[in-house]
Amino acid sequence: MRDSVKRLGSGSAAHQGTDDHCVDCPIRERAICSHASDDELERLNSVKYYRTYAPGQEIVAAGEQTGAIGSVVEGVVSLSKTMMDGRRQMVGLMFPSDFIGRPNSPVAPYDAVAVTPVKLCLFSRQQFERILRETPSVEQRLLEITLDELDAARDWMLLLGRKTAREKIATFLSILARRSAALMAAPSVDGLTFELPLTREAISDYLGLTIETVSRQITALRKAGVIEMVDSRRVRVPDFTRLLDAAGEDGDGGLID
Amino acid sequence: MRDSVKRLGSGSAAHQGTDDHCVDCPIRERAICSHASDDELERLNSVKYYRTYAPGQEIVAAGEQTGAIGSVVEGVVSLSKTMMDGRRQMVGLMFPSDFIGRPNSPVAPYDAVAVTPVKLCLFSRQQFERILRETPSVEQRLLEITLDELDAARDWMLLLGRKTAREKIATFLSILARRSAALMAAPSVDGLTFELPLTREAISDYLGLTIETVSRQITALRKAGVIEMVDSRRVRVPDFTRLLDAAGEDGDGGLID
DNA sequence: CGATATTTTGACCCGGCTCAACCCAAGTGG
DNA sequence: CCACTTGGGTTGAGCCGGGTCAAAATATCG
Repeated sequence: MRDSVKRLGSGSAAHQGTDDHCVDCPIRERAICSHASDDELERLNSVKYYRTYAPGQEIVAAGEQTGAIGSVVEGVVSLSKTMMDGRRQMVGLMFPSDFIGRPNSPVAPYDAVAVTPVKLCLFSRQQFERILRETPSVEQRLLEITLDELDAARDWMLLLGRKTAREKIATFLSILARRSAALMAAPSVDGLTFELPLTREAISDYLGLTIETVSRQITALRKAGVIEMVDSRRVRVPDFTRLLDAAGEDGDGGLID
Repeated sequence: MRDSVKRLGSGSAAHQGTDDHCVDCPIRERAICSHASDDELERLNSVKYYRTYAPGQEIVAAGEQTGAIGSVVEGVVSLSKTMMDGRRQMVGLMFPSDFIGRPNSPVAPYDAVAVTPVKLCLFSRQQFERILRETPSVEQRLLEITLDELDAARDWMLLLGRKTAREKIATFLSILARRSAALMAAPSVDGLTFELPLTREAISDYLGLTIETVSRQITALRKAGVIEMVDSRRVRVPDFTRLLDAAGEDGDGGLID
């Protein structure tokens, strides 16, 4: 089953340097390089390379040795764990500027799969580890990113352990809504429309539900008027407050930051 | 309700330097200081201070500003999130050498509570942030620790999202069993006895269950012969493999490292 | 336009939650 | 010393949210 998926090497690789320079990178301001000086950036630039992946394509498999680590430049990547009997849980959803792979540990603890067309900015592990040691600004930024990731994982633990199916769906939608609102010029949080980057199956893996329950609860939120579906992949949120309410979050403080 | 708990300031504080020197610290080899040179250690030593907490005592509350961060030296600390309606999920269980508090972010995202008598090794946030910037070995180690924490959180996400009540209990027990075995001289993983540091209620918060289900599943594992209870807080594991099996983990690779 | 995913809907069932009682050990005070 | 309280733990009865199984309805794609 694992072999049916295209593997790492088949991503189309680009040679170093021929792609865009870091200075023009869309994630320049938020990724591990965001605190880097010009000199440091130049060094990163000279050893980085890009690789792209098609939707559904496996990037690394759990337990596998990986020689490269790096940042998501474009697209969405899922990280997930699978039990022997096939039960699967997504443990992270990585967006542009998020970092994939663990320094100082060559074996990947989970599967990474492209869920949309993906472009990664990669470094060989060895080179990256040297850069980490010699470039405090990169290490600092990586620490911040990792701490953010940890906070997100812990929020997700609350969702997985204690929220109802409907709250899970509403929380998931509210996160996507907020993310898409943040990327837009006018932060008109009302009447917001955005796209679901995941299939129902991937959503169920993320939320610890079954695909049927995901479908039913989306329908229920739609019938309750909390969301509108322009098609099965596009969602409109007429009133963000109502969505947050359905998500079981408190309306002002707490998880809104 | 929050005020009924004794607060941070009431932990008994010790003045700097009068306590044990870092060199004799029980977590010297695993905490943030484990890579520090003698000079660096001396610097840490001069600004650290200890504080102790009684079981059940709150260390920090979610949403609260904290001026200090540091490591667990002795005891067990729980980190948990609570929803408006009182549903609670533990998001971390911190043992000696684990690090509590987030640099560069003064507001705590979750409650931290001592579950046993606890001793923390603390630094003022400002001082610690300066040390971080100026002491790469500490920052490096903190990054490693945070990455470990992230991996643990993701393992927990699989448990919360996909495991049955019985598997959750068995997983929890196997983690405690392994931890206690690791601390012992002879790693005789069979016939191992260890103590539950948590009440049934705390266990249910950790596993995303109710206290009744925790009790029932412990009974079920006992009746199935997977574990023996010497009293309600002491567990004996006659065959570790059977426990792992009940936990739904694969018997050799995977989570055993 | 078939053919193969993906999504939705329906009927049924069961694991874990709820509510409630009970047990037991450790105080506490008269 | 005994009555009473208190906090943790166990056990039982019943219910319901979400899983399972099955099939229909809709995309998506050679």
